[in-house]
Amino acid sequence: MPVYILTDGTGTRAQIPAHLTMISISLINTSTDCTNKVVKGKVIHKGPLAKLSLDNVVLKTIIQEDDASVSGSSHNLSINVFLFGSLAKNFNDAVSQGDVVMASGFIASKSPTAKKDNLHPYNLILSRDDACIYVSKVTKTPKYTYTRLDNLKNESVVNVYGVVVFFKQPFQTRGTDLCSTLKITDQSNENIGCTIFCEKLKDHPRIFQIGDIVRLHRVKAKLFNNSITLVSTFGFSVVTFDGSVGGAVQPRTSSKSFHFDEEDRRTVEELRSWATSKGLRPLVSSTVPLSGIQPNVYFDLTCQLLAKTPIDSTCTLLRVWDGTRCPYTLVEVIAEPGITEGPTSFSKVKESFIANVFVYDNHMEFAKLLKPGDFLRIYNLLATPGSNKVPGLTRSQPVEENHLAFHLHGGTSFGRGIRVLPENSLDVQELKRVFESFPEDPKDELNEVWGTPPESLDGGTVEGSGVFTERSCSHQMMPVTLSQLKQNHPDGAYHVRVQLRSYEPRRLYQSLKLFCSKCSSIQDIPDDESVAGIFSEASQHFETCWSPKWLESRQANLPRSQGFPSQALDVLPCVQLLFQKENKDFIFLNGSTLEETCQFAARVQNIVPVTSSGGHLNLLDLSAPFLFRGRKRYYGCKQCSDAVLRKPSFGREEVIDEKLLAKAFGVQLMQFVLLMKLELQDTTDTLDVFLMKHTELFFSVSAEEASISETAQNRISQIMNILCPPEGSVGQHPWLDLCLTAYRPEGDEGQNQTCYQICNTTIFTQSDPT
DNA sequence: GGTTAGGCTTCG
Repeated sequence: MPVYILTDGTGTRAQIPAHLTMISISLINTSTDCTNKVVKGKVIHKGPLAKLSLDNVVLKTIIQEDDASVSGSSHNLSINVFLFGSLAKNFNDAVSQGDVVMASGFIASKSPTAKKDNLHPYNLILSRDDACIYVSKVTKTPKYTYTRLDNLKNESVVNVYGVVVFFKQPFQTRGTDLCSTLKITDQSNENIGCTIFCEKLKDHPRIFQIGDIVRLHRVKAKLFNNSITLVSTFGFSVVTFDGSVGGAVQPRTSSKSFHFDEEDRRTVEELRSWATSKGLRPLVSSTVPLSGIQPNVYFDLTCQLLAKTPIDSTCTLLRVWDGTRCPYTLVEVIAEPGITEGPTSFSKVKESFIANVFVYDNHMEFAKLLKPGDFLRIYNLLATPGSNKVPGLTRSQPVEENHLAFHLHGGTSFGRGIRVLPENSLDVQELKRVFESFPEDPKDELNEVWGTPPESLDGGTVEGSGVFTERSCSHQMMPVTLSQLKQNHPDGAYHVRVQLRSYEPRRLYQSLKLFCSKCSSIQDIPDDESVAGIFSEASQHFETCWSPKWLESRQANLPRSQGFPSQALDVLPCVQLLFQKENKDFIFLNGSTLEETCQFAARVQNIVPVTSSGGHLNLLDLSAPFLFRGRKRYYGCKQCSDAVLRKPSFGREEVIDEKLLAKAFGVQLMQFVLLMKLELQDTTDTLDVFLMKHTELFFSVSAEEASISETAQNRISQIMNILCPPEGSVGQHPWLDLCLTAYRPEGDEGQNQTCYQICNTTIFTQSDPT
């Protein structure tokens, strides 16, 4: 008494034994010869397994014949079926409501409940040994097939997948519907325009950016202007997916039931990686925060609507913010209380973050549907100076010609339009996070100060905070947000607009390092204590020794500290220099302490400390400076130097300096560098970056100067104090325009880690001459 | 099972 599962899922009789003949349920009665007969019906009810005795169970089910499958009588198509014993158990396990079953080996018996249940007057009893059930498992939705975009035949209705390379948000047509225009592509590299007509917005594709992936069902291929286009047709539906590789495959659709299986997931993921490898997804989205906008450059804005005011018959004002402040002065607008949705005034601080967006013509219809609090993406927005060109209610301002207003002009060119973003989108969550941490107290004096808009508009970056930056790179790029940067991080240059959150080391001397340009090693500058140790070790071994002919030995009898014999110091000028009367410029010093060397250094321009061992003069260990020039000390790289005391040769006109001497003694000179790690933030994310190659440009201070000059050190400390004051919240830190370079550190194969450096950027303070 | 639009910047 088995239950067979049929594999083709269609419920045809191809898989049941040939000796069985199909009989319509409507023809069942007690006089029917049920031998070798089979009935077919859909399970419309499946009762529980009920115990009859210790070793027998019964299960009642109702099956209904599809009247289209049988010609003739159309009544009594639903019949009670009673299954016994193991057949009942197997049926219970294997069959679900909705499955189509075929039954054989039954007998018919009069139904005592026919009047009550209004079903077939007979029941089917399956208790015999030859009783058998064949099950066609229900396939819930039909399987869709998808046509590649290079395989579209004119006038055919197809289903397709594609990567969006162009899109317009739905706009009202002259007809009854809204229209979405998009262009999609797939691995065939065909670009296919799609036109989608639907009356309701919710039925349109939910595309937010280039690179999103759409699945269109029931679109018709039509030839237009010699190109195949796709147009929505009866029963059209669409599902949209984000296009980022590795992200969750989350279908965006309004339909409550739609087919989506493992194969769909795979298709989406394949399109994602294909599109990414083809560079179809823009590395940097066209979305720009208010802090990064540039006048007269079109951009997309992700923001929250705060208030809405009708201006005139062609224009509506949307007051929006995204938690960043636009560096340019914006037009002021008085919102009339009576006609405004949302607040008509905000704290002075918040006001300084608000952009006034004028929305014209066809977009007003959409604006009508918006509510304060909505999160929006406004596509193809333009900021233009000149408040005299702003319609309606602008307040007179002293320098209003330069003040920016945002315009969403009429028309739908370049995808111009507005879209409400769903609450669960990442962009909205980021905005919410920023708004939550936003200082709300309007009496916060500091905020008032930072809220003061800058007065200048001349191209560069300006802030009211006492510092501003200038980029010296030649890149013409829109700034990106840190989250965009982190999502797409190929090597290269980027512009960002950020605040400094923290930095290390906090003490300047810890950021001063020695760098070997040959082996790229970076090391700390030895502290005075360890250098003094090397000198005192060397001076204790002092012996007057044979010196080469090119040196003249002159014993110096200085009063010595620390109980050293007073004669134990050898000043060794070069003979050549003695004759040139330039002996003050360069001496070797044998047996001196660090302290004495520094005293000499105040009077002699170049001092190379030496030590004597085995009757020979040698350079000191390279852990100590190999040269003193005034207050500056120069070090050699231990790894890359092959240091030997040799006779240096001086050209007559040659200046004796660290480079010449390093070369003469085979010392690989180390450079002073300033190395800092800065934690940046904007409204979207934080990012650790290094200040390394261009630190000197950044501070306008040389690292070598910083190693000795208090003025240079103070400048760096002052700048860091302005960028990241020890007191106050990070939100009050000044905004900086920076050029960053992203790169993979050498020797980091396989780690796939990206590092960032600040490059081509200089900080100016208000006291700097400009 | 029908019309609309059929990318390629407003002009305020």
